[in-house]
Amino acid sequence: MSKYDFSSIEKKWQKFWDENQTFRVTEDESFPKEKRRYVLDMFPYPSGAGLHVGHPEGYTATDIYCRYLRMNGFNVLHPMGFDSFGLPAENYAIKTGTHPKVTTEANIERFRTQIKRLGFCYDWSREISTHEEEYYRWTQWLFLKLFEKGLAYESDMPINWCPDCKTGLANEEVKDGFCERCGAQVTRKNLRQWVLKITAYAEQLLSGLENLDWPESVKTMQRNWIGRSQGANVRFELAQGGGFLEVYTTRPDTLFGATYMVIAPEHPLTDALTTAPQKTAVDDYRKKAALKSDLERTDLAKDKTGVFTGSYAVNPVNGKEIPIWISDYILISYGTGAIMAVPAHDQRDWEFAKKFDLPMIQVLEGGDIEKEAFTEDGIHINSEFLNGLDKPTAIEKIIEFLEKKGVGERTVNYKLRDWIFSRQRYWGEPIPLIHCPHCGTVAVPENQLPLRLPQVQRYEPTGTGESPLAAIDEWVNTVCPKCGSAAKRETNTMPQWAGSCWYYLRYIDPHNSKAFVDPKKEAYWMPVDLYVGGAEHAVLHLLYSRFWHKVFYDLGLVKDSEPFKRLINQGMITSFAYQRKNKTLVAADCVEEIAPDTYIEKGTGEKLEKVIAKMSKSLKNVINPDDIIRDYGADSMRLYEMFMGPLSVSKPWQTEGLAGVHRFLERIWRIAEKPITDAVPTDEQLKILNKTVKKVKTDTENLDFNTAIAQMMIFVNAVTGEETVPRAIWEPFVLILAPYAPHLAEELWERLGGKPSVANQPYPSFDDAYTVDSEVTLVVQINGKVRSKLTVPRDLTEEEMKKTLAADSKINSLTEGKTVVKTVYVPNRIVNLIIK
RNA sequence: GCGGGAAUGGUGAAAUCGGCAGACACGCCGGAUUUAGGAUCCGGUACCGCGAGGUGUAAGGGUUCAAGUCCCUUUUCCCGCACCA
Repeated sequence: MSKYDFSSIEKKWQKFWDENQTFRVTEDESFPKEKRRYVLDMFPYPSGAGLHVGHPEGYTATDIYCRYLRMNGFNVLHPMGFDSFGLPAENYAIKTGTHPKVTTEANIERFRTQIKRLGFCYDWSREISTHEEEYYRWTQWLFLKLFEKGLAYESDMPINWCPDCKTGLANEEVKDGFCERCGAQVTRKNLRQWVLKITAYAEQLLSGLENLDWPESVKTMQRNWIGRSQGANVRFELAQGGGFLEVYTTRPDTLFGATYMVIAPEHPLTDALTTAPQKTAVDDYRKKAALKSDLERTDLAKDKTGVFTGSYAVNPVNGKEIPIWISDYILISYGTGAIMAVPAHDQRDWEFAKKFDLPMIQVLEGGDIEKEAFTEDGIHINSEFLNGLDKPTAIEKIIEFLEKKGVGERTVNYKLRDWIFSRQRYWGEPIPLIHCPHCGTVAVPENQLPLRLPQVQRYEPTGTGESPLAAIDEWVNTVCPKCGSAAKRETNTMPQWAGSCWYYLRYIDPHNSKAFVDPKKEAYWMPVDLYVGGAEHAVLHLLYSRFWHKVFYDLGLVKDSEPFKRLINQGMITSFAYQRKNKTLVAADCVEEIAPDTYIEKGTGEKLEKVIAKMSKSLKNVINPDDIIRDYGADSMRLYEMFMGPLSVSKPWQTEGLAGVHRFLERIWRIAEKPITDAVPTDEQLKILNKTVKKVKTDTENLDFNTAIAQMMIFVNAVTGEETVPRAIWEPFVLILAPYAPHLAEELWERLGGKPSVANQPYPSFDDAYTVDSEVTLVVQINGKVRSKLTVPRDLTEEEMKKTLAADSKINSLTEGKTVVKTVYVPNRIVNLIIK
């Protein structure tokens, strides 16, 4: 009896798939459109740490699904590649002087090896990496399409600046005021930037979400991020004359309650509005505001601050003059950077008014404005022609009034900001633009793409807001493609997200040197039918790539307005950690288990609580996939990650649980060692087989892999005691196992005399004659409590059921002397007798 | 504060429509086999109770013949956003 030698089995079949290009896919037109699928994984950033156990979770899920689809006659595009531009490689280069390309390509090599060890059915002939010239050539080309369409513009603006990464960041890359990547506190810095006009697509990005089969949470996050709001712009005439101060408000109906105005410290009218006696105070305030970090400025707990400009504006509805203040609770980046303050009905204005003793006018009935602002709906008062109206009606009426008077109009605002697209770093796509003193900004001609990243001596960011590329004179100095005069290259690079904005299109036609994708092939595969990846990209990659795709759509480059039809976020794989009383965590190697489930900290002896925590190097609870594959095999690893629980929830890793699925595979191996006979299977065997095929098929289709595996275990437990196994039940089982444990299944298929690959075999069918039992358990309840369980023929009529019950001594003894007042009968499930 | 999601044994979890709560595993207990077991096979394992039986899906209330599932209130946890006028 041979041992389940997973290690050599897995090597053997991985070699076979590679050499035979088993998973090579072409645009075979004989597959009708409904038999084509594009199943995509989020490609990894090839970090120096190697593959994490979180990667294989999503990859295994899509792999099982793709193998299943292939066996069911689908043509499936399932590619893999690498998102290979990015900061870690560059930071490593700064430390060691090794070129990022060298590090990155070594990491890619390692990632590819690790991924291949898991036996995924990727078509490796389509592999791409975003840092390769043949790839970023088209990233640059697509950027130029945006540029030509007027969607890329240069702007000198205060942006998020990470002092550690020494580069500007997009709003989406700032988390709670800290750099998403390195954790340093983000400051503001005025910098010349390339910005993409994502706001031009705000409405489309919002409405496009409607028809996407995406998790509600991701859609909601994108909706909130886009942040559409409806209101009105209102212009207040300056009392001093010479112009207007325009504000945005969602509550124009409260205009009669406006008792002062506030502008952001960065507002362009600040100087014009500041009167001589107020100048020192205003300048002081502005200086202080500029020094504050975003975190300090947006700290909700802090007191409102502000300063009076000395100027007044005229309320257009009643001619009253109201003072104009400056405060940093007004953001220059939203609306018009100025507001009308209605302290009676807005909590922030209320706090400001209380602090500076400004008047309040209540214009809605309700609440107690002495205690807090009343922000709900109500009947308008003190509002002349709005009196007696509710909020929606009053809003309509006041907008009509403002528009007629020409001092305001209905306005829609978005929180979404344009996308700051340049990075002052080396390891990214050079922005293919040239600054000419005569012609302005000129695109690098298409035939000069790719604009290659030049070699540099130092990767160190300058920190002055210039990229390391700026130091290479021979690269920077060039000639204008239009007029031929001396000109300078743009030295900023693109952000990490650029390459991932369109990689799913390149997989379709990865070696095309004439176009970024052949439109025929694009039409064949797109859109992506299923996209699986982590939730962390909800407002980053997933928003950016939708934006680019919509631009491509408008340019006629692609045929769909959305790239990803269905999205699933895999849950995070967590681990356990040990927690002290004060909620701090202890690294795993400092913990001792003194009794089952009782843990103490070595040294201090403090009792610790076992809790679920993210895997982290510092907690020493990181699981390395290589170790797992070495000790248990890739099939065990795959199966365990799918068996842990539903794909989309986060689950803690337990190596003992993995031993369980490994035992399951060993049991399969031992069954295969028994004589496989041509005997006719028993009815019982046919029943369990057909039920298993049915359950595994539907569960796999629905991506419910955990319950599919449970069903396969039930099958194996049922046949494991047999001396011999009929081929007629074993062969179909091997086939349904194949998507889950492909290496073992190939081996068993070969032993059955099948021709490899098992991946090309048709999926087994099932016969409902065997999946439906002729006898069922009928639960008998009396007054809602289970009192008996009877085995009865299927689809028993109510008459027959009553006869059966009448013959049952237990039921009789319980109902004796009582009246059955009601009988609820659900055939094949339950009967409930209500007795008195 | 706003928005999204969740809460089921010692653990991971399962439970089409409202119809036997805890499938399948892990762990634990017992048995068989074995020189041995961290191997294998068989059995047990929600809780209370010797038992009949009772209780039980975060807490409380409701609808229903029947609720983990539907409705209301509350609590806790995770995630996202947050002075967005």
